[in-house]
Amino acid sequence: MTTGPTGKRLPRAVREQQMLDAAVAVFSRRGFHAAGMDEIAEEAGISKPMVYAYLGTKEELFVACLHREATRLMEAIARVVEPDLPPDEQLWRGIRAFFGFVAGHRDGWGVLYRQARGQEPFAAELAGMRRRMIEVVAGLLERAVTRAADASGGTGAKRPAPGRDLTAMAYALVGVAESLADWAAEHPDEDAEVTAARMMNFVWLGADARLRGASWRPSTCRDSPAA
Amino acid sequence: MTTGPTGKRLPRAVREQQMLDAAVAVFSRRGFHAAGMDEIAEEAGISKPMVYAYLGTKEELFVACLHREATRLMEAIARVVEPDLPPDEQLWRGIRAFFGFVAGHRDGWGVLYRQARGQEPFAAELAGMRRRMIEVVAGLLERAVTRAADASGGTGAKRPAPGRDLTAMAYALVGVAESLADWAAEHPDEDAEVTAARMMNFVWLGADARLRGASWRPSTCRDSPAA
DNA sequence: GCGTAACCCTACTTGCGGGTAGGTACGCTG
DNA sequence: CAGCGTACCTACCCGCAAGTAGGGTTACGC
Repeated sequence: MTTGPTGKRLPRAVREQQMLDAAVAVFSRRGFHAAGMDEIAEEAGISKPMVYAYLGTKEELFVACLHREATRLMEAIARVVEPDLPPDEQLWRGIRAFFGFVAGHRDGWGVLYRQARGQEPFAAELAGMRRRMIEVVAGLLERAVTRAADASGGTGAKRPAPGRDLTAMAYALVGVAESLADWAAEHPDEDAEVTAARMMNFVWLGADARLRGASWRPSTCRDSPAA
Repeated sequence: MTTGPTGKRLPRAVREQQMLDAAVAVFSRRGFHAAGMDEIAEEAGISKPMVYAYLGTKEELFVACLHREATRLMEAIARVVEPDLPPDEQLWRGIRAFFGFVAGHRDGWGVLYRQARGQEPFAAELAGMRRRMIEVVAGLLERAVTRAADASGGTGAKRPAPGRDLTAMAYALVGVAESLADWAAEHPDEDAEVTAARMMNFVWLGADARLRGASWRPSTCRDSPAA
């Protein structure tokens, strides 16, 4: 009775949201497989066939949850990033929005996202979202690199090339965000703002330097003590 | 018949390894839930009750797989990192070993690892491994920071403190590695060595600067256009 | 060569949970 | 107040895969 037994008849749109809320909660604490449709129905204060009538199959339901949460996340970020700001400012805002969202939607994130990777039916869906995210970040990086080039008369040395390098870097950035989201989940006392700052500190110093053409040298020896 | 129908009777230790190989393969391509014990048994060239006799329940079997692969990974890294080397060299070696392992054990990594997160029964097991990994990295960072302090007469400004900051950074590092492992999985043509170099470039420039006390300033405005 | 213990199989049971058939109550429109 | 559509329910089905019973066969020690 989490959503509360409204007792009364509700229009479809409302019930659907309630069901999604319930589903997110249950999937989150049980995992996709262990979650039961009955349990979800009960949590939504409704009975099973309703769920099937409105949201379809268990898989479809999960995808619906995933979709809703992902969209919300994207929007939360998009709402804050204005494309004319300097790259670091954009990144900073994006990151803040991200951790803010994650802090606010513990279960929405926690398991939906974690769950979806690897679980074949959903991997695709999730990968799409992730890809969009990464493309956005990669675009940001690209603008940052051209900007840096303009600023300091272009000695186009071994600055990262637009293609592979930047996408890889975008992956890395997203990876940092995801991992720090986990860290934040384990330390609920930490403020989202602080986590965001931590990430920015770690990430921007390196990214900025790298985008300007700096790099790390493999130092001395080529080691390889057997395989 | 992947492992090949040996036809003959084999000592327990051998069969167990064959079963684990088969299980890793099947779990990897189907996911935990969709994988069937029959299928695993068939892949191992053996029949189901054997699997139960030797490795127990499906869950236990999965944990066994996870455990074996994780141990191998840890060992592959530990084998290469010598604690007396300079921090960046250690990191570099560790990262190389990591991506090398992942490239070699595509399925061992791919799904076992991805699968385990979120799936309640295994989350704990996996979290343990991850934690050990992170502690190692955090330790590395800590030695790096004291080292940096010694080198440049300690103007102990706002260098990251031993506790929270470093652990968070370790999380970030591990996150980068995981995420780039995904990227590498999607681009099989990329050499592990190259991916490792990419990561090092991205990560060390930032980490090094940060460990020396550099930081990023929140720039100008405190934005927040509503929630 | 013979017992015994470890390997290994075919064939079954079982229960859980996704999915559905069919019927009831409520409210809105005329 | 007749009638209709939509929200909603109870009660059931049934397939699938995890897990097991019980029996056969090969190797190895003595």
